[in-house]
Amino acid sequence: MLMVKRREVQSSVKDERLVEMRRDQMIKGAVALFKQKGFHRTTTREIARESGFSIGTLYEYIRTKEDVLYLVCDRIYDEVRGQLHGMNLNAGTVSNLAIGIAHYFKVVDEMQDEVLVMYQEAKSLSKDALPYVLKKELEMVKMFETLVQKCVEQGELQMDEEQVHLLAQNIFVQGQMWGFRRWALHHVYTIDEYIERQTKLLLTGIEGYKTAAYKGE
Amino acid sequence: MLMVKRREVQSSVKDERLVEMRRDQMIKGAVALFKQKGFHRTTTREIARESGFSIGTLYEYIRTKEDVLYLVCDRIYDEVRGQLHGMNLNAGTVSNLAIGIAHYFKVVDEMQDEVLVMYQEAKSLSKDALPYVLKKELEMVKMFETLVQKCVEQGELQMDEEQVHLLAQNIFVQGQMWGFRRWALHHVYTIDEYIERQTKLLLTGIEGYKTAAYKGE
Amino acid sequence: MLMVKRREVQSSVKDERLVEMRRDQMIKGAVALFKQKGFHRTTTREIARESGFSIGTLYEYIRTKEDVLYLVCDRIYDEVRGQLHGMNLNAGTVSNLAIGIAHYFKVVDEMQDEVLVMYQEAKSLSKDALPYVLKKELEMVKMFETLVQKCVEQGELQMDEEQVHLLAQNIFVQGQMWGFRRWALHHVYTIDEYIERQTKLLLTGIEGYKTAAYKGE
Amino acid sequence: MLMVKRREVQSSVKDERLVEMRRDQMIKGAVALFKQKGFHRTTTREIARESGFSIGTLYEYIRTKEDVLYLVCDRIYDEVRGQLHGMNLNAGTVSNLAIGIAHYFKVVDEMQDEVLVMYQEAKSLSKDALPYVLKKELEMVKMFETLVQKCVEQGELQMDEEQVHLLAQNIFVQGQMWGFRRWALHHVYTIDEYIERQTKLLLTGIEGYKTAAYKGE
DNA sequence: CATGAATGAGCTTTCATTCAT
DNA sequence: TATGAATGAAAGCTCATTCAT
Repeated sequence: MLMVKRREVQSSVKDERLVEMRRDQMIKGAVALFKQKGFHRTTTREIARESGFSIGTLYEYIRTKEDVLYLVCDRIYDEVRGQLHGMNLNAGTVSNLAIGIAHYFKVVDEMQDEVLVMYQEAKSLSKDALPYVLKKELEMVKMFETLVQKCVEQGELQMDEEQVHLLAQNIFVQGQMWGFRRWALHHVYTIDEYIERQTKLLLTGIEGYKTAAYKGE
Repeated sequence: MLMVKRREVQSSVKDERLVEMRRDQMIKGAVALFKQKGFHRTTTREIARESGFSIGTLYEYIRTKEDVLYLVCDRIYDEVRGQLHGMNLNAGTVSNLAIGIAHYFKVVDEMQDEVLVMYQEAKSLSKDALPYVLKKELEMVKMFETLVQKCVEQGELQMDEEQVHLLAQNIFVQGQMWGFRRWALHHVYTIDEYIERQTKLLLTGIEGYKTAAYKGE
Repeated sequence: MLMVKRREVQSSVKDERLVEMRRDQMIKGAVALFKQKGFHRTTTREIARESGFSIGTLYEYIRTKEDVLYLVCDRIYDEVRGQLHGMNLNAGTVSNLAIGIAHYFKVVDEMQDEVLVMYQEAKSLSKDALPYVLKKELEMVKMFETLVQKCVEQGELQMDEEQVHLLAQNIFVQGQMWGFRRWALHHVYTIDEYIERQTKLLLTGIEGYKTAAYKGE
Repeated sequence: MLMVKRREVQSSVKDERLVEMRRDQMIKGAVALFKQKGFHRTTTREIARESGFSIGTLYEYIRTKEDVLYLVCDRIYDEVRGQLHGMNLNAGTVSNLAIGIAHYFKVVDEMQDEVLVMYQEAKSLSKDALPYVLKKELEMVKMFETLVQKCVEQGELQMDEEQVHLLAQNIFVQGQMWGFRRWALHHVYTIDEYIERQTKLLLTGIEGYKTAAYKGE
């Protein structure tokens, strides 16, 4: 699995254990707030209070407010990726692919808030920090590409490389969609229904449609 | 076609012609700025300057900074919808659906900046203004639902209602995707390639995949 | 007379008259405060209040706190120089030189607070602004050099160039000394006594001392 | 020689040896920093780091940041005075006075940085600590007064008491001047030239000038 | 004695909004 | 209608100082 170098966020506290712990608190607090009011409407004081320490302490563990956003995005990616770790990328069967998709959608469902925050706020990262986050996203999309590619290699699917790439993008975005379009989806489907229907659409397209018709057009 | 009631933005200027004109300038200026720096990082002074009038004048035509965002989002939806107007929603053939999708994707491509702005900033609207914008979005999704539904009614496709709904969502989001994931897509596909490949995936799913296999699983 | 280019301090207010007026207030207020507590211990809010306007208004006329210090130093130099304008630099007589010195010392006495502030705080200017202030100081020293040089040219005094330079420095610093060493001088001399005695020392050295004695040593 | 009572700086450490040692480190570190950025722009953390111990330890040896400044000023005076110790204050000859002046100027030259720091930052001392430092300064000026006075008593010079006082002030300030007006002097004179020329001016005034002329005016 | 994490008062600066002209 | 000077609440961030370990 690709390893993405992490952008270091400076802390004036030396004890690594403590830094880890405080940042956990901070990220948790920040996610809760960003979810409600977004990054820009959340103040550093609020983040400190929600995290359970003072504004001074907050700034012992970061250098700028944007660092909090970066830490949040970074963490969320890591957790999503961690959750996806169990996926068997090598089987190369379609049913394995379906399982992978289902697993990913479930993860998104469980981490709805985090995914929403990351989705909506990541673009507020500076030109400096954004690439690190995008790289991680790319890496996740790559996991789906691999999953699909294996199926192609096993002869279970026939697609060219670019089609594989696009399919992976679609899977990834449709997972996120469950998080960022709740208002349009959650009152229509349960997560299981969503998984079932999206998988079907992804794999089979529109039932009853004759490929030839479109091709001939 | 559904008509969504527009949320009125108060202006202390009475001359409607003038209001229209000033708001045109304002929206144009604001889009240019939001595109670069986002809503929160753009100041009202900058919007006024970019629009070609003074800060005092800006506030003759709006009441709060958020009004500008609302006007921008509102306008973009109207324009996208306007552009989509030519689509024949009644034909009920798959090739007509494909044409509709292609048309929509083209519109998104041409209005990339606007779509990006709306996509990224709409969530900054207050709980007060958001519903108006979401309603417009819903309305657009509905257009695709109608398009698909006609095909079902004509017997060209077989799908239940919820599948139609989800497909419409997918079409809509995948269009926007071209705008908000430029960094991942634009260097891989031209808009025409994107249209061709997405349409294929949407309509036929993964080629060579035997429906039965998945169903049986 | 040399003209030193002034470093521009940006203001977002366009009306030059107003800028002039507000900066007058600001400089007056700032001098009063800097005199009491120094530049670093004075807050921008205090400067605003003392100047008679709000903190927001203060920042309409400057960009950073340091700008205030620069404006203060700049203004003081200009005023001292303005006051010195009357000095006849061309006469070339010793009595004219003595009058010049007396005049300068009087000016320092009248502008004691300002001179003190400038003397103590100028070094807090950034590397960016300092040269402008030093250039003005150099210019003032030059005035004394000219004054002395004329005497040399008229044959009233015999000194080489470097001696002239040093004498001018001494005159300048001893003038300031009256401002920045008040605690040591003001309870011993009146300004008139100070002028008389310093002039005597400057011009005649130590009375009764036989030059030969030192030279021979 | 006058003894000035030293203002005690509280330390919670009892071991006097240790206190002495730590304060030596502290003063050395602080001078280095104050020289670069001034007292106000230097943080206590920086002082601690530069001194080679932690912020906690720093505060074991002082009570407030200002204590550091006081210790620095105090130390510099002591060192300058220590260096001046060799001067024979009793000879009462003009050449001895000249030697004293030269010696003092040399000391200033060697301790440029310290003198500069003290000169620029002493005024930042609180109303509480300032008198102690000023008293030390007075004491140094007194040394020059004594030196001159002896010459008067020996009949080598004729001056009244106030003239003696002023001459001592001038000597003292002109020494410091070499430290605090480097930018104006150091590229024109070497320290030896400066000593020679200043001594000449101090002792003989302006050569070729007829006392009568000024007196008559 | 030494450490350094924690604190929060207080700083400089910004910017949406108002209102007299 | 148009202007732009004035406002001040509120933001991000710093840093002298304390105190538990």
